[in-house]
Amino acid sequence: MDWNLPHADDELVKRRRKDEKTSSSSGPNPYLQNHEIPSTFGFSEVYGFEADKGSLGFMDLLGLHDYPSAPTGYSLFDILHPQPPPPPLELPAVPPDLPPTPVSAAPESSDNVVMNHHQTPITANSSSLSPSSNEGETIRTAGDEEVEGEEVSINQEKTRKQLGPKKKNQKRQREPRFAFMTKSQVDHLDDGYRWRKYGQKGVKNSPYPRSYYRCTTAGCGVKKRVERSSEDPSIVVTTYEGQHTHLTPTTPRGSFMFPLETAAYRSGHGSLAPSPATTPLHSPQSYFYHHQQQHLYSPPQSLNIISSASSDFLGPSLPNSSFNQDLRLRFTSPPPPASLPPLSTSQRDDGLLQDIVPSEMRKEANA
DNA sequence: CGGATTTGACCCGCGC
DNA sequence: GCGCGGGTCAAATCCG
Repeated sequence: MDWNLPHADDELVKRRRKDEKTSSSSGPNPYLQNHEIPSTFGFSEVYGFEADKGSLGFMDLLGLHDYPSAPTGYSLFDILHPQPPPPPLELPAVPPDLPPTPVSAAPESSDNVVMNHHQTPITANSSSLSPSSNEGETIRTAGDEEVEGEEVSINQEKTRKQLGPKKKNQKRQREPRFAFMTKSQVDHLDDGYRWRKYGQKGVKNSPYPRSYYRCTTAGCGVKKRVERSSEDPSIVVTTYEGQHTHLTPTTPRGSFMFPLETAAYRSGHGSLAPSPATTPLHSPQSYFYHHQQQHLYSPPQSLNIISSASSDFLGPSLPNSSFNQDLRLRFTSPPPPASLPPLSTSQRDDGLLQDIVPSEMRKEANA
């Protein structure tokens, strides 16, 4: 690797970086305005929920924290992807601690998009959900090739660059992805897991960069990308890729464990392992329409959810459940912050957003 | 001092 | 084949 350091400019660099950081926390940097977020002004308020003072996690905001913390908790993912029981030990990538408002259809059948129509920024460090998970060995399948590839490069002291192309003929397979939009000033939403940022790239046609994070837990290859909508900077698009193979490192206050099956995030591969104790109990299907086309879920007005999941991503509808009902209950009360019109595919190129979020939706979300 | 972040370079897939 | 853009790597740097 040719890393030519600007020796003479080190100081300048440092200064520059410091300045950037400084400004990011208080400056007008449109991309980094995640600080100073009124934790009290949150989703809860907006949607009429009783907010827990301080930082609230997604689940907290959902007002579901009093759900039984079953041995096997469930993440939003579970909710979104209720499916037939998969093999144990597969954890769903956990969504951020914000109410999801599903969105558009993802280009890749395995991509799910959820739009969080929520105005509130929550504290960046708000601990939130406790995803469901079961510790143990991970059973990976089909969609895990990418992870393998990474491990390969890691194990081999040399980088790919040095070694040359890997798996030439093997088209690199991506893990199923799940994306959702969140209206928040916080860029990196705390979902209870620990992430390490490993890259940042500018996004074509967008003034905002896209950040790449990887779960810091050893053996967990879950990644997530975070970027802001170029049209509406207040909207953060988070895309999860892969499944956690562990429990959340943090056991946030009010952590919420969905009594749902952990099948979540079982993507179209249907290969993702399910969690043990995961008996499909509830299904918020009514909140998440799935299909190949975009679906607009209008109902819980305060929480417009649109899922773009492919039919095989989301499992078949499961029997209604108290959970489901509860959700509905909680989400329907307050008036819709913004009603979302039927979605239609956008042709605009907005980087990742383009892939997962219809421009109209983005616009609306901004309303 | 160790973990997290930054950031330019490199790899790779895809469209033309 | 080439260029572009997304994604990843890893040394340097920051920070608690």
